[in-house]
Amino acid sequence: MAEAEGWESVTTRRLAERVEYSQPVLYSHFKGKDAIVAAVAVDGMGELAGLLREARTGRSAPEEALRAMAAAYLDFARERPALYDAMFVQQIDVTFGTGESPAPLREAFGEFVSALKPLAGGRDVETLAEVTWGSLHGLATLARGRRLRPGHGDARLDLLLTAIIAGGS
Amino acid sequence: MAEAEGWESVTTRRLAERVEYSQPVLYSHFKGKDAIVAAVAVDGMGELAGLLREARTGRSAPEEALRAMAAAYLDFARERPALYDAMFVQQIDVTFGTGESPAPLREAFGEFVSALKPLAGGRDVETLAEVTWGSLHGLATLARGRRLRPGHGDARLDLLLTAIIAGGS
DNA sequence: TCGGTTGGCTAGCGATGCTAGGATCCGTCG
DNA sequence: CGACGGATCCTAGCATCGCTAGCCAACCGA
Repeated sequence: MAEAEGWESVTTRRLAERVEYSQPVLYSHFKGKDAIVAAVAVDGMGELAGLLREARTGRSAPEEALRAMAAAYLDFARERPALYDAMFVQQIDVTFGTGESPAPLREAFGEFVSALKPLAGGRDVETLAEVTWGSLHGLATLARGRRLRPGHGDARLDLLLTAIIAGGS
Repeated sequence: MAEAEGWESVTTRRLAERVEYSQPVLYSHFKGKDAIVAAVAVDGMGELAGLLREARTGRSAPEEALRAMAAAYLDFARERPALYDAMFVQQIDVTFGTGESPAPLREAFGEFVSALKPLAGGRDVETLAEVTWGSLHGLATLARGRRLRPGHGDARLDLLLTAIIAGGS
């Protein structure tokens, strides 16, 4: 529903109608609308982790694996904008960063770490993974908001990854 | 008001009370609440452009200029989260990317281009500027949402910029 | 003096997230 | 067998949101 018409048109009333229950039933299963969005977000993180793993393990050369994984990440953000929004843009009452992150997110982050480990050089892998993920996230969100030149997505991705790989030597 | 309590508590009623007029008066000056936010956003873009220019022109060495500018960008995002949100996260009815972007935003983007021109090597400067800006944007928003390890901001920035600079040779 | 314009107001509409309180079912126990 | 108690679900409604209709008073040129 969010994917089709945006989160702003996902109301608790429409949601209740969709599942063929009345509105208050939602509140006996979730604390509020935010909790529903958070549940969808965690679900999406699992899906993203799977896509990243698939893209990464499909290639043997480390550089190719990273490029495939990064492309898969941007594809996911482009094709599932509402889901991506719930996961990484909207304010969610899910804890991050420290150890209490949702497991699927840690898994997705682990894919970045795995892909970057052979390319890290002397760099700290976790920091490198955060930077790579953050950079992709920025490109994804700015592109979605039409704040970047359309049609140059591939050039941007290539430039970014070339720099990240070159930074290790 | 947004900076103090977040955009969700900025209502047209409170806004009207603050300016000591009644609610409908707002709608004779702005098309709607979105237009008010957009006006604030454009204002912020001008401020950001000034900060970037100041940081960039304060250093002579190209690499130092870029580092100072990037740090200024992240400082701005950290210290003015609501303003930054209006500018780059919330959906705004301002056109971007093509020539019709608001002038202050083009100016801010021009600061990136100017700082990166001496460091581009053979790379396309506009693409490089988009990637740099996008990467900083991603790190800023993820850090603000507590989705990155706290305390490692400097390490991330250093790693990113080192990579971007190294990618030109 | 008068009529139009301007600029402000009160009141209210539809929709939102969320909650209070009552009804209905169903297994359990006296 | 029949009353009780806990689920489970509903209708109705609250406060608040962005936004608008319609009115009123002051001003200003003819």
